[in-house]
Amino acid sequence: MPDSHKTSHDLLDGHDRDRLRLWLRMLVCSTMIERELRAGLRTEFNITLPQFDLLAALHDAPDGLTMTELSQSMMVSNGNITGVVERLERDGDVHRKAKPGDRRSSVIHLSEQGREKFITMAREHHGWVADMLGGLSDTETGQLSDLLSRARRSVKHHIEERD
Amino acid sequence: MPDSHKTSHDLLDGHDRDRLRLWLRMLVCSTMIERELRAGLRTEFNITLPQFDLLAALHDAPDGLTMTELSQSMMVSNGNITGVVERLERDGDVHRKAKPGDRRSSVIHLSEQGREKFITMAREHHGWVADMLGGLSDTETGQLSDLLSRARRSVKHHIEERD
DNA sequence: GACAGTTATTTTAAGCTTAAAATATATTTG
DNA sequence: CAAATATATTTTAAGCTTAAAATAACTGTC
Repeated sequence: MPDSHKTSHDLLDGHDRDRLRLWLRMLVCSTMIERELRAGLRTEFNITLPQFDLLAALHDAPDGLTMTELSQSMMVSNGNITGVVERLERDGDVHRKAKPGDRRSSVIHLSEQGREKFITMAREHHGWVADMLGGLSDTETGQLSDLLSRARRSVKHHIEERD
Repeated sequence: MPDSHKTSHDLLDGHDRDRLRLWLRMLVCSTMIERELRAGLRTEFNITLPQFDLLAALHDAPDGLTMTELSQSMMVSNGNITGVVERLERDGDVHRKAKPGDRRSSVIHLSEQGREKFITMAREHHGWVADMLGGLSDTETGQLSDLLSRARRSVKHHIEERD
């Protein structure tokens, strides 16, 4: 049988194939959830998921965060944050304050409007997540959470070892 | 304690909080894997993940796929596919053929170059996935796969019910 | 205090993504 | 057959994403 009549999974032995299948399932699952959250935030609140995530990071940091701290917390590149903060500032949801003692940095804070908006949105957002995963029992939720934590450790370990 | 001193998780009851934590873990895990795959494909083969995914879809469909079939298979919008196919065609990895009997559609095929390139890349790609998840035992891999499948059903069910 | 190296942020170029509008072609229906 | 409707695709506008280059400001060290 020539390669062209195989599925790309057939290039693997059994164990690898199981792990590839696991990855594909994780991807499908998180893609579905993310798409739904994105759609909900857009239609209900006219906001994007990255903007919501940035507000969440600020909400959990009452003293504000610098651009670099934001980029680390959100696991995205530093150049990325610039644009997202710009749009949130334009909409009046965040403020930039000069950082005393370092003229390179500024500290980003939630505005009062942004804080109120976020609390309303977060309640809905968290509810959507709970509803989507509501078909899992408490036991299954715990097991899945635990296994994902192990998976994260495996991935992290492998990545750090290659450096 | 005012809302501003709470984390947004505190807006939830216990069960909802567990499911939110589950979602955050899934997101972190899939984001880490995806970033690593993206980086590998870029540095080793100078190709993007969406382009790789599109080649994979074509590889598993020897008779080619229309733009609409591609967009469904990849779970992205139809307008999206246009650009990805354009760039792959520019690089000589895919061809478009007129679809007999329907002048609106064209069918996208892998070129010979694209097919060879994909097989090489897929081997590496699948190996990276297996390595990253190699810290999980076979049993854990199976359990996680199974639980993700249940999670997918829960999400899908909830989404379809709201329509 | 000048120079070298480091850190914080923005800019740039390329590509991805979506929803909505626009085109073009097919199909159905009166 | 003509009009209405549906389908396949592309275009558009807005925003996200990255890596790499460019700025700007800080922190040594000589």
